[in-house]
Order: sequence, then C-alpha cells, then structure tokens
Amino acid sequence: MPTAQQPSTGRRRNPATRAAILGTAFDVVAELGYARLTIEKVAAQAGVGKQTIYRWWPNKGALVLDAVLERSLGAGEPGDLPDSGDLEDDLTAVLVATVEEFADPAFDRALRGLTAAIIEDPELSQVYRERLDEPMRDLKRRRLRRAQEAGQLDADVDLDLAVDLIFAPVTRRWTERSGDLSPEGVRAIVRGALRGLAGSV
Amino acid sequence: MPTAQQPSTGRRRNPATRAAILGTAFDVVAELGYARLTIEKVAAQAGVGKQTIYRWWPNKGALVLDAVLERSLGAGEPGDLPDSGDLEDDLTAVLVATVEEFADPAFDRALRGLTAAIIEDPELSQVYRERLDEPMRDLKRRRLRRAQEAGQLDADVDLDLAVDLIFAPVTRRWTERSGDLSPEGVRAIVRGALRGLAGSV
Amino acid sequence: MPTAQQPSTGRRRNPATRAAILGTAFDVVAELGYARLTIEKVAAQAGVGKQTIYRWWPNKGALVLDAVLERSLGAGEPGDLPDSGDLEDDLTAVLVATVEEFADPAFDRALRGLTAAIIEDPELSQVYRERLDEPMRDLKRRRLRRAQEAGQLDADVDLDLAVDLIFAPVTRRWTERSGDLSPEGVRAIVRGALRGLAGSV
Amino acid sequence: MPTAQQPSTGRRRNPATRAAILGTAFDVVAELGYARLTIEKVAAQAGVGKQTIYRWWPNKGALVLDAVLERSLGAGEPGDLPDSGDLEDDLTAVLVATVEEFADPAFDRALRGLTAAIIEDPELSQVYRERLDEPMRDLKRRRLRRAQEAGQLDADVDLDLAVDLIFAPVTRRWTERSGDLSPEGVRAIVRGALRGLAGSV
DNA sequence: GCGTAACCGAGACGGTACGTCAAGTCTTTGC
DNA sequence: GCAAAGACTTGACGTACCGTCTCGGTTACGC
Repeated sequence: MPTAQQPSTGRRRNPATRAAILGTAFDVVAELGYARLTIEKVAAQAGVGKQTIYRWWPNKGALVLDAVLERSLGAGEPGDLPDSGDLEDDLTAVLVATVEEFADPAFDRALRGLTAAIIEDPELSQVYRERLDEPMRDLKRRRLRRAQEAGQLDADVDLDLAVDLIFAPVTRRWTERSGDLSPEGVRAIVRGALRGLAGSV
Repeated sequence: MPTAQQPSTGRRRNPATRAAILGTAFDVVAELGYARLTIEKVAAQAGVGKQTIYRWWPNKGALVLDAVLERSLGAGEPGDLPDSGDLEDDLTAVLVATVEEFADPAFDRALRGLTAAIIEDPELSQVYRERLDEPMRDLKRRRLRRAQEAGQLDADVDLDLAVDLIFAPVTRRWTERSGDLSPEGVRAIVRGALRGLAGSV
Repeated sequence: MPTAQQPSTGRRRNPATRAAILGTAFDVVAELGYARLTIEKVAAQAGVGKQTIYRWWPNKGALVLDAVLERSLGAGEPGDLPDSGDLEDDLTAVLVATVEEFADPAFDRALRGLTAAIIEDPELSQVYRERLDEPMRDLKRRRLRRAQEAGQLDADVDLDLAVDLIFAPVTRRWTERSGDLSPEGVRAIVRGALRGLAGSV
Repeated sequence: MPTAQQPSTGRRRNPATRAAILGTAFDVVAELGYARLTIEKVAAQAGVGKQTIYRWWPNKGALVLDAVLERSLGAGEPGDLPDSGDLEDDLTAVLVATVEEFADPAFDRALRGLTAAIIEDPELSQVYRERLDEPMRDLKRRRLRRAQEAGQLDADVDLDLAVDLIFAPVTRRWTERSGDLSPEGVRAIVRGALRGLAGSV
C-alpha cells in the first residue's frame, strides 16, 4: 500500500515498476476476469518478480482495487457533477455516462471482478468505500444539496437515501444483467425516483 | 441437472447423495465464502467422490446456486406477498424480512458467495434469473399490480421500474455493507420510492 | 477362468461376449501397451459392461494373458518343431519365425505388455508358465531330445539348459531393443550355442 | 537431469532434495513394485512437493531408473570383472554375485519394476542402455577380450554374442522365475556356453 | 410354461492418482 | 537493499479409472 513510510536507507521503490504492475493487473482482470487473474500472470506479463508484487499488495483484491482506482482516477480528481439547473437532465446524464463505461468490455470485466471481490471481502469493501465510493457519493450529495437549495428536492429528504434511490437501480440492472439500461430506461429511473410511484396520492 | 431425461438403463441417481452434496455445499459456502469453497472440500465433507459432483454440476457456481435454491425454496413454492391493503406497510414488511435473513451469518455468506459468482459468470446469472430472480420479481409485480388496481400506485408506472426502485437500494446497502438497514431505514426507502424525492413539485 | 464348473441353473456364459472382450483387449494392448490399457476402455470398445469383465478376469494381467493366448494359439495346438535332420537349420528357422512375429507392431506391443505384467506379478507369471511357456519348452525339449538321439547333441546335456542357451539371447535382444536380430545374427546365436565359445579347447 | 547448464541467476537446485526423492523412490519401488509406485506417494514420503518431482523427472520410469542407478552406482564406478586366469570360474563368480543381488527382496522388486518399465517404454530403454547396460557390457567385453588374448576363447567369436550367450540365460530365469539359479546351475550355464552343446561334433 | 438364477449392458458411486497450475515463501545473484 | 529469477511446499484443479454396486432386461434350464 502506498501509505508505507519512506525507509531511511536503501534503494527506493521504483514508481515505474508500480505503474507497470497496476497497468498489467488492470489489463489481465479486464481480459480474464477476477477469478482467473493470477499474481503469477501479472508478474510475468509485467516483467516483474512475484515477490515484488507480494511486497506491496497483500492479495489479489487489494491489487485489483488499486489497479481500477489508478485507471479510474488516473487523470486526477473528478470534478463536480454537472449542474445545468435541470436536476433530471443532470442525473440522467451522469447515469448514462456510467452505463456507457459499462459498455466497454474491458472496464465491464474489470469492474465486475472488483465488485465480486468486494462482496465477499469486508476489508476490501472498506477500502473501496473510503477510496472510491465515498468520494463519489460526496459529489452526488453535493449536487442533490444544491437541488434542495433550489427547491427541486424535498428539503427534509435524507441525501443518502436519495443517492441510493437514484443510483442503486442502475447498478442492480448492471450486476444482474437484466433490465433496461438504455438512456430512456435510465431517465425513467430518475423520473420515478424524483416524482415517486404513487403519483398524486 | 434435474431436467435430464431418464436413461433407458443403468443405475439410477441417488437422491440422498444429491441432498448431501447440496446441504454440504451450503454449509461450506456459509462458513468459508465462495472464493474459499472447494469442490474437494464439499466432496470430502459430504462423504462423496469428487466425480459425483463433477458429474452433475459443471462448476462451483452452479453447485452453489443449486445449494442456495434448495435451501431457500426447500419448503416449496413461496406464497404471494402480503396484502393488508396498506402498500407501504406490506413492502416494508417484505424488506425487513429480507434484511433479517441477511442477519443470519450463514445465509449472509452463502448469498454473498452466490452473488459474487453471478456477477462474473453470465451463464450462471442467466440461470439465477430464471430460477430465483424472475419468480420473485413476479410475486412483487403481482402485488404492485393489485396496488395499481386499488389506486395506490400510478396506473401507467412500469412495474419493473417500480420493483427496482423499491428493492435495489436495500440490496446495494447489503452488498456494499454501508447504509441504514434498520426497519426505519427500510421504511424510509419504501416511502421515498412511493412518494418521490421531489415532493409536491 | 474357463475351469469354473458349470452351475446347475441360470443363463450360461455367452461365448460371443468372451470373444469380443478378448479380441478388444488384444487390440487395445497392441495399440496402447499394457500400462495404458484400461478395463474401462476395453469394456466400452467391446460394447460390454465393466462388470462382465470383472466377473471373469481378476485383473488386467489375466485378461491380457488370455487375450494373447487366444490370439497365439487361436488356430489350435501348435505342432512339433521342424525336424529336417539339420539341427542348426531347424532352430534358426524357429527363431527367425519368432523374430518375424516381433516385427508385427501389434504383436510386439501386446507381447511387451504381457511380459511387463509377468515380470512384476508372480501369480501371473505362474499361469503364463503353465499355459504358454511350459508347452512351448516341451516342444523345444522334444526336438532337442531327438537331436541327442541322432548324436547331434551331447547325450548328457541338460535340456532346460540347452533351451535357455539357445533361446534366451534372442529374447534379451528383443526386450532391451539392442543387438542383432537379423537372420544371420540369429543363426550366429544358434551356432555359438551348439559349438561353444571356447573353440577346440 | 544433471546435464542442465547452470542458469545465471535464481535459486539453485537443492541436492538434499534430489537425494531424498531418489532414496524414497527406491524404497517405494522396492516395497510396492513399479505398478503400484505413485509419484504422490514418493512426494509425501520424501517430504517434498509433487511439483518438485515433476520439475526434474518427466515420468515414473525416469524417476525409477535414476533411483536404481543412484543406488547401484552409488559407491562410484564399478571396477573391472575379476581376472584370475580361469575364465569359467570368473564368469561364474560374477553371475553368482548377480543372483545374490536378486535374492535381496528390495533389489529384486526394484529391478523388476525398472525392467517392466523398460520393456514398454522405448525412450526409457535407451537411457537405460546408455547409462547402465552399455557400461556393464563394456566390462564384460573387456574380460572376454583378455580371454581371447589368453587363448581361452575363439579369436573370431563376436563378443556381443558371447556376452548374450553367457548372461541372457540367467536373466531369463530370473524374470520368468523358473529355472535353476543355484551356483551349480549358473556354472552349468557358463560351461555350456563355453564348451557348446554339440560336444565333440 | 413358469419361476428362478445367472448373464449382460449401462452407469452411478466412493475413491485414488494423475499431471498441471498457482499460491505464497525462500534463496541466490546482480545491479 | 531492491529486484529478477526460480526452487520449494502446499494444495486445489478437473480428468481418468478403479472396483463395487445397483438397475432393468434377457436367456435358459428344471420343476
């Protein structure tokens, strides 16, 4: 893990090696999925000794999480969610962009692998939450708070509930490979979450 | 798979063996999770030859799916969802019951294992949908249709969308181990889905 | 084994089945050798249940021995060795015929398989001696005895010793795949055995 | 195999491991015979991973051959055959010593196993010839050549033929477990080979 | 001519071993 | 002292056969 304190002496960690390992790990999980990814394959393909991987990552899960993080956040901190004034449009745009990412087979498989690992491994899921999920939720909550201030959202609605109502249905359709993930289907989810199912009752 | 037509001759499949394998598979996945479940371990613990497992199930995923199905639907076909006339109460009750199942560590781990397998394996996910997910969705859609007939739900709302809006948030909180899964939290999800986030807009 | 006494009642053994099994066993050992011959393969290839083989033969070795016997002695009891009056010629002819049998790849492999089994299995080697080796040695001893009577062989030489001196070198060259097995080489063995190595000493 | 050139880097092969494997392999083949020797058993009994065996030996045969070689030639290169001046005595002594080795049940079973393997496997038989059989034949030929020089053996007799005539009968009696292997029986073979069967003809 | 005993094809079953793959650790060498 | 190469133990993989055991069906006596 990158939190390791700098040692006082000796050769320093080679950043190029780290990058090669993470890049290869992403490629492998994208090609073979998580279950069939092996440390050995990553090491060989990255031109690196197995020990070099074991020195820095405790297991497959941590490695893949880092690999996906590196690739996702690679370009730097993600900016805020769009704010055109029209909440439904903005949320739909974000979700459509997410669905489009899923359409890339490499990203799809990598993310499925990571998600599968997270479901079973509590420690990994905590790291995932802290480093990927919470930052993203924060952006979402910020956008929704502005919507509340603009009177487009109930002032007393719990923002975590709101995020789940809006985003969880898409995730569910993706993980289980069933349900409408077209732009129209996604917009219907947003509209449903905002207006409610019970109509003018 | 049980759909295989009876061969004209030869020794017949032993149902006790099948039951022992599925029971043991459930126990093992409940104890160790999916990743550390091993066909070898199941065979040994069930007092069964490995080949007997490989003869009838193509891989870990299929085995675990059958094991969970057997345990879940063991008692027979699940009846309809409750219908007290109050939709919010009924849906909350169903979700609270689901959450309570998750609270059983054995069931929790078994279901996590199955879910992880499904995310990565398209074939398995199809079988899962056909044999577990779709039947359950059907019950949910039936209850919601009655609510439409009673005027408690918009007549033109898509029922699959409705099911996702109501049930996906709970699933998300469970898989990622974050978010409020208390009865109150669950009721808030139902209420949010029914009334919408945007209030009287 | 065929010596089993006939039971008083019940269906009798099907000779066609026996023949099919032995024929297939020979083919398989001729193609794959003894080590890779499998009861299962023989059963499948002969269109026969495994149990039918196990009912009549206790193990691979017995089966292969019977198969080779059936094929070797198939046409009936082998007649006497040739007796033209010239001992060297006659013995050379017999050995050349033997070498020619070895040249048939199927027979070669089958016999190698049987021989390998015999070397390791004392029981099998006893059956082999009684049913194949001793009858053949008897023919050889008979020919040599006539040679003694004709004054072509020392009267006081032990006939078993004589048989071994004449025939063992060829067998050795075959099993170890080294040494001259041409007609000339074989004749040299016979001549050497008859005249001795020490010349006129 | 020892011919592998040393790589420039990496952990070196552990000679103690090699010795443990070969020693155990010999013990196992001596106890159970070749057919029932199992790589798995050797690995377990030698306290070694299976992979370590498969890394260095391609199959059972090669392993057993090496094991027998190691045990036979363990003490170093075998010296020349005895040369007392009396050829019959010397050859008889060598053969009697061989027969005495066969009397050790462990060596007997180990050698039977190896021999069985060699009969069926051409590649193995070649290695056997090069590393065990040819060196021994060479010693024998050398002794016989000295006998020729001393006028005790025909000058024009082929030495390979001579070796086969003298030694093959003993081997045959051993492999087929029939025939006289007593010191007298062995001396009779030597005498027969030297003097010939046809007497003063 | 019917029962019953043995034969037969088929194939499930509990097992053992196969030969391969990968995990994670350790050792050696080179930079 | 990091990194590579690679030997090592461990253990699971999925396959192939083992030898035993039903199962349903079929002869073929012998009462």
